[in-house]
Amino acid sequence: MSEELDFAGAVLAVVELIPPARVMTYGDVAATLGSRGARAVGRVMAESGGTVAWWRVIRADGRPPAGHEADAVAEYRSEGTPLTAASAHTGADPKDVRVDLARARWEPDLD
DNA sequence: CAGTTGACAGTCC
DNA sequence: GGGACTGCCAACT
Repeated sequence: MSEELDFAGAVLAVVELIPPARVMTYGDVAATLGSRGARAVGRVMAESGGTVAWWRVIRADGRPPAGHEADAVAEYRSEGTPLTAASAHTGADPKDVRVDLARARWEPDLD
């Protein structure tokens, strides 16, 4: 088995390893793959988005991908992902919501 | 084969 | 704290 898969396959594999209530930045996923193409990771998500927990992969700012903030926030509240106090306030706009990377950031093979 | 685009990241002002 | 510029990698035209 190993990394016989394409770059996209490797990205999807890492995303699938991310447990609930946890998130990884595009840069972290890319670094795990040995690459530094954070944008390349985002491309894979856009292509395979819907078949993987894309909401568990966010930007370094702690914000979900543009145009999908609402969908991501809905998943965060459903899984209990740690959000910032400002965004945890109900009624706040989805674009104002941020994930607390200080606590939600997760990396594979570690706990 | 070279240029452009993109669900990004890090640094500078 | 927020906005702008540059660098990165992979796929498309």
